[in-house]
Amino acid sequence: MFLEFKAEVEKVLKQALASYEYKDLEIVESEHADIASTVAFSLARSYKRAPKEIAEDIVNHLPAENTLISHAVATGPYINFYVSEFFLHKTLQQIREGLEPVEKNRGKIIIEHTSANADGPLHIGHLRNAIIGDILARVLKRAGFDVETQYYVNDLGRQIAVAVWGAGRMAFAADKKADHAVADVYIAANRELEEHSEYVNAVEELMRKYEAGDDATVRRYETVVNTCLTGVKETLKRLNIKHDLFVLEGEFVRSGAVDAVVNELMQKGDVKLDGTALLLQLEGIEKELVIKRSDGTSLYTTRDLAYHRWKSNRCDRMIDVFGKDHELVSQQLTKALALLSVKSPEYVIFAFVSLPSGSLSTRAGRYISADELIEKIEERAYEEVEKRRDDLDAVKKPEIARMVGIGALRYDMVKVSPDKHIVFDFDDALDIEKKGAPFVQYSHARACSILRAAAAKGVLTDDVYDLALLREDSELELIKMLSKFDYLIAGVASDLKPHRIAKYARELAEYFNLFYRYCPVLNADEEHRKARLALVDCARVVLSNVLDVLGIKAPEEM
RNA sequence: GGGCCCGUGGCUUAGCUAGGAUAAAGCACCGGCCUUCUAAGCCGGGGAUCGCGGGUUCGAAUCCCGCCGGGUCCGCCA
Repeated sequence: MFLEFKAEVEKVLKQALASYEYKDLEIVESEHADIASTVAFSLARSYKRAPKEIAEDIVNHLPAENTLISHAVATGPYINFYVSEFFLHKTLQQIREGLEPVEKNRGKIIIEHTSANADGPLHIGHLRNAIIGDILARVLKRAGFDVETQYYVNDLGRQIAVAVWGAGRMAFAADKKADHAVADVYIAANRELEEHSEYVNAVEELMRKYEAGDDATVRRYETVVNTCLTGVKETLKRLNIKHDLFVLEGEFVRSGAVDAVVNELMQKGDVKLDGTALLLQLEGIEKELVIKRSDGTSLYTTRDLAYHRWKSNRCDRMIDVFGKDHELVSQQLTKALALLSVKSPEYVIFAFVSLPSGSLSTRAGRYISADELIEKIEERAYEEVEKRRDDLDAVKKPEIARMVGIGALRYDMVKVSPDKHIVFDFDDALDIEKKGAPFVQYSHARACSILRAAAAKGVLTDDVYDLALLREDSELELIKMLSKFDYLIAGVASDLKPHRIAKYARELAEYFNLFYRYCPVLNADEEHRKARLALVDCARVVLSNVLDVLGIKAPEEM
């Protein structure tokens, strides 16, 4: 609803500024008003008048009657706008009718995220990728896009060849989760290769045979990749993350799509021969990009070109969630795709997660697996539930612990800007009390609790109510906060900054808690009770929606 | 060496793209609030030369230049 308020402010401000020349309306969010404009400052310069005077003049030229705006005031040089009663009313009404996207059918977006190598379990670094990607997918869906999520499976890299080679020498441990069993073999194989360089040839032969499509080799690869992915999918499921499609790199080599890309680049790009290898010179990038190895096999970047060309034909926009290490690659990708007349993907690049002891590495066995973290955080959450809610039964306790644990984990990973490097601290990650997610979940549970008690008393929440009775600051502020949900979704859908959702969720919960503290609902007189119950219901709906966007479950009690 | 990113109370961060009103939160610390809808909550308090130095501007955490500290990339790896 806030989007519509802002649109109206823009409209009337433009009218009031008809006699002025201005570049921008300079509409800003402000703590002194529901929305404000600072345009008087810049007009002051060109018109050589005091900003205060100009602000007053503009306010005098605003239309007297508006729908969503109650009034506007010039406070010194600032022009402050305030929402109307009708705005508050419409906000609650819209929420009760269901939070539908303002715009629909905005086109198809394919978002690629996670895409961890199939050589072991997901670790905490992959988690950041997966959670950012998953939340963006949820935001874009709500913003009215048709979204498909893809996991790009690297089955052609040297890493996988090493794992396949290792699997030929030792079996996967049967008593371990599949992806962990693959990691054990992969780590052991790496160690062996370091000690015995004569085995390296065997690995390279596997790579050549796989690309050539040798049946027996393909089957060996498939076993390793599928084994690992089975485990990875289990982990993702626990985190409430689902991919619509798993796409194997190898398919693009065997279908001839990679060769087609190489041939086309030879015609359209600045390609030169270095021995038998092919190098592509890209504009603005000093280093040439190798598009074909001397031995004729393909490289990651070339396969990625074929993958993106394929994707581009299936959607209107492509979004790739990448770690910071892929930044140069993404620039090369964009430039090479331009040569092929393929639209560029949009990149969401996040800085790394490292351990206090240094960077993460599956090969060196230096990582914390997502499974281990999930396990421990759910245990911690369970202890917390036991401590606080001993009255709950044996089914509910672990259920709530799972919601709280996973919620805390997801919230933690998304709350900081993707630009920020994270040094992972296990103790800190497990400190449930400090987390943002339980705070938001708790507010939701409180709202549900009031509604349950009301239902038990036979008070219906869809009773007709008089909005004019909601006059307390905490009530008005809460409604305004609720109105900003659509504004937030629209904003994040365009700037792709998912941490803003986490911030909003926390603030919304805070406003609800204040309302809860200052405005008794069930013990209020009948008319106030009806109006406040409607507000509680709206708060519950938005809290549950914002949690859903974060991929966090909203418990009805905790 | 070059490119990109980060540097905000003791700790973790928001704000920076489009410069504006006393720099905003959480954690930690100190002090209050459970006979009223869940205290995973609420209220109050102390604590910041926004890395450093210049510049632009009526106005800079925000824009520009330089420096310092951290991260990351610069593979016929992925």
